[in-house]
Amino acid sequence: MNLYEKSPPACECEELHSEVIEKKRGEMPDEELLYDLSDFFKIFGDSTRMSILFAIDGEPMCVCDIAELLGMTKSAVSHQLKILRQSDLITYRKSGKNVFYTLADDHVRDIIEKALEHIKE
Amino acid sequence: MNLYEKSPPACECEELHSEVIEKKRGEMPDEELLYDLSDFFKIFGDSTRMSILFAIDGEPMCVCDIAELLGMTKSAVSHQLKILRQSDLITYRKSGKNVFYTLADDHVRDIIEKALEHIKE
DNA sequence: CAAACAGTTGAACAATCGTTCAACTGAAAA
DNA sequence: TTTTCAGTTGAACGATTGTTCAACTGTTTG
Repeated sequence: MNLYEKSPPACECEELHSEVIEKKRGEMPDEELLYDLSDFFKIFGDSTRMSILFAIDGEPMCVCDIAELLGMTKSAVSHQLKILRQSDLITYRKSGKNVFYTLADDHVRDIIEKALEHIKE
Repeated sequence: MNLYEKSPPACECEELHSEVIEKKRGEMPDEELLYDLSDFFKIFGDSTRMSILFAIDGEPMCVCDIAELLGMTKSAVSHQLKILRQSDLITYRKSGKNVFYTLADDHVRDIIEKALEHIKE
């Protein structure tokens, strides 16, 4: 299924600006890229995950400590850590019974910084 | 309600690293900022909204044209445009029966650019 | 080896979210 | 003024998502 190849009737409009539509049609990114992009942002779109990212910034933290800091259960934290792990936003290091998590790289900080710029206006 | 002021028991752990927890507790951002941040990213976390942002980048488009381009109903597009409007990500200009939407500023492009950097790795 | 504990996992539930549908508003054309 | 059409809106529905709960893995300690 392709969103842009004028598939279904969908819009019953009289198509006032078909030149614009055709021009834009050629400029739209691949559908897969749109999914990748929105999936990426979806990770940041939850306040729990956002607080975990802030928590493990700088110094690594184990699951129990994160749970205690945020007032959550280990299970809930672990579920969210899994999502963050699968998105390559965080890394972990096992040490005995503990697992220490921290930010994967500076990308996360950069992106949050950009968002803060927009919010503070 | 404050997430960080060691409110409920929540985590039944033996608190191995309470020094770390106390240190982080002092460094965590306001709860409200976390909500603002995650709410902001939530906007980008939907492929429909993402495709609308790409569509109205550069040249303004009216609702019907966007609907036609993306193969959606006017109603669905309008609902999403409302969300984007309320987040100050887009602006609109009325012209007769049409309403033309476009990106509000360069922040949107900047943030998507940063996300692309991370994805392409 | 057995007990204790950090962490993970899957199912179930409630809440949130996007789309559809139908009714509506308002501007332009007849 | 009446009709037409672009766009908006609220309610309802289905899908997705985050948390809870209970069971589980694996490492350490007794």
